[in-house]
Amino acid sequence: MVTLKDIAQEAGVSVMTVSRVINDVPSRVSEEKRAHVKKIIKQLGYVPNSSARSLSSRSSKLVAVLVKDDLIESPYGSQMVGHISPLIQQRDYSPLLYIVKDYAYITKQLRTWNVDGAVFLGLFDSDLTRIQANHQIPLVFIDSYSPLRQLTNVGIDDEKGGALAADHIASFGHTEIVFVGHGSDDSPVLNARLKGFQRMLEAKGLTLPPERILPDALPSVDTLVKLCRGDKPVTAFFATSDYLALKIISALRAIGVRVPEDCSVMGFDNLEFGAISSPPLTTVGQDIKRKAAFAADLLFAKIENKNTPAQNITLDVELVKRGSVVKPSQASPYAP
Amino acid sequence: MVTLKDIAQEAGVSVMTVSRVINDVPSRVSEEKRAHVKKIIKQLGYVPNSSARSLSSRSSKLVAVLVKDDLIESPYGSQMVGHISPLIQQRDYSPLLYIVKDYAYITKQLRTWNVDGAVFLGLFDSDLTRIQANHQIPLVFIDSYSPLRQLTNVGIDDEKGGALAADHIASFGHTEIVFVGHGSDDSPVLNARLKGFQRMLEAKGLTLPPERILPDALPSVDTLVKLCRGDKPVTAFFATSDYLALKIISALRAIGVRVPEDCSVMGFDNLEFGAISSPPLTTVGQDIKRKAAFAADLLFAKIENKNTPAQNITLDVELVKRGSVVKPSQASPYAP
DNA sequence: CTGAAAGCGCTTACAG
DNA sequence: CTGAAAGCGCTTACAG
Repeated sequence: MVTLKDIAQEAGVSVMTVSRVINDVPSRVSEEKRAHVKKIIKQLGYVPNSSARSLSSRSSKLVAVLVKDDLIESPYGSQMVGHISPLIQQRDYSPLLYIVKDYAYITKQLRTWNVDGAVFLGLFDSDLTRIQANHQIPLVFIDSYSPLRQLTNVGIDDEKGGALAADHIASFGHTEIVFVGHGSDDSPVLNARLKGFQRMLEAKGLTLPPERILPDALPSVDTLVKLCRGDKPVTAFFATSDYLALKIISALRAIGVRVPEDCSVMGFDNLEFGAISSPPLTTVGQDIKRKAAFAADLLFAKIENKNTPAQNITLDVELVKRGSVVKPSQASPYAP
Repeated sequence: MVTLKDIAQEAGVSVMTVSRVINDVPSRVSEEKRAHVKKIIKQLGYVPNSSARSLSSRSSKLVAVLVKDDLIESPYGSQMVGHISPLIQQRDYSPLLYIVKDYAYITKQLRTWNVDGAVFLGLFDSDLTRIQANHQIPLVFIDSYSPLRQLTNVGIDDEKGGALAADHIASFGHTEIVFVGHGSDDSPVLNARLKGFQRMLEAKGLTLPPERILPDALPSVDTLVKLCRGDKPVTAFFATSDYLALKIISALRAIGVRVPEDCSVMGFDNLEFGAISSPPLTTVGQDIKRKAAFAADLLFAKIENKNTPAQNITLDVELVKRGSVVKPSQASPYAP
């Protein structure tokens, strides 16, 4: 392994001079020496040892990307990771990817590697106060709804998204509607979507009874059958992710319910898979790439200047009209 | 920041004793001292500094996951990352995720962090000789077709996959078939699928003319129209990924070709999205999770014992029959 | 512009 | 079982 010392010897200068050349420090080295040293660095294929640098400088050039374990399996989560990593690398930092379950693990990894910053993806709201208290480094959250004031976060207007969906579905004349995908208590993202959805429905004189609010999972065949063939057959589903919406469409078809003829289905996210499915999925669109870009921007702004104030950015969402939401059929096979 | 020294002082022992407690070295510390030190470590919330350990021990407990840039956008690539990361973390290593374009970047990151091993995902075949020559650490490739003998690799039987697809499609009586997704010259994975596909077609007395072998991208509307409405209208497409297959189905529908009534489409991978699409996608299945597990196993076997021989594992593929490949319609609207 | 010294927080190697 | 010394490869801080 080639070290600073080797370069220094070879170039006939001190290690400090080499170090300064490598780090492009302003207290300039004479152009002559600089060029000479650079040549030798290249010649010997020298690569600085990051551990050594990290140890002495207390800056690791490492950014942790922490993803809640249940999220990495979703297309949304994996796309987010795919978008964020390159943005970290572009800035000459290295992304440490952790799929995490519990808080203790987070703290340990952040500390042990002395990371310069971290991006949190998924639901860490319950641990958030502790996380912020225990780490002085720049932290950026994505989709957090923590009430903490001093929080740097990038999210979207989930409530508006829910309202957009309700408005769109109701505008076709649907009255028997199901919401699929409320989270558990600690999932404010999904609950915000539900809130917006309910609010808009009520504003239109419609109600969403509790038995038509389903959790964030594919409903059982039983449940689906009951909903679609009951007294008042359901004519529209709103799912809080495209992924879930697509699964619902598939499940509905399996029990003989046609989409969109017999039943409309709407999603959330605007993933590519929705656009190329049949029927093309009507959805609430969010810009994942933009979200990732903001997260990276906020993080590095704080890394470069610790005094950057906490910012909570809320990106807009948009209605993406496609083919999976249509007028309820007058003569549904399940109607009386 | 709490250091070894702090713990040592607090416990009234030397730093070496603390170090030994932390690393559970066999030259045991007396149970009494061990317990005492552990208590203080917990009390003070001590977390070892990985940079320092890496610097002095020459083992970083870091594993690089290197993904070719074009792959991270595909569901296959992001799923693979999602599966591999936890397997690295489970072994108490940290995954450094790099989305990479070129070889120089790889070498630099591997060296600078002194990683203990690396997993390569995607096409690095052209750089592979150099990569192996320049790094003495354990390296595991996924889907590599390098002729290098001493290579640890996990792949699948791509040729068999292609053959399976051809056999299945031909068994329905299709004769006008298109292959979509041959790679550029440096994509042996896709070319192996093509080879198997062609071989089986020929064995069945069918031929695949060059103009019916399309690259790994969604064909233009023009191309699609020509293929489906030409002299001998195409009745079946085989795409080398589910993702591409789904896009083709969508594009075909956009020009009025029904799937599967007018035209069959088959994919490769067996991603969940194919299973829930309409019609459910017939495909060649591979077990991504298993592939990831093998990659991790091979990597850590080599990390734990440098003498572990190079292994090239080829996993099997299977035909997954669903609804997107059917008999060619006798009266296609495009037939004369 | 340039360099000698000290130190970052650990582990290795040696000694007892 | 236990510890004092040296060193991993850098940077910080000081001096000139």
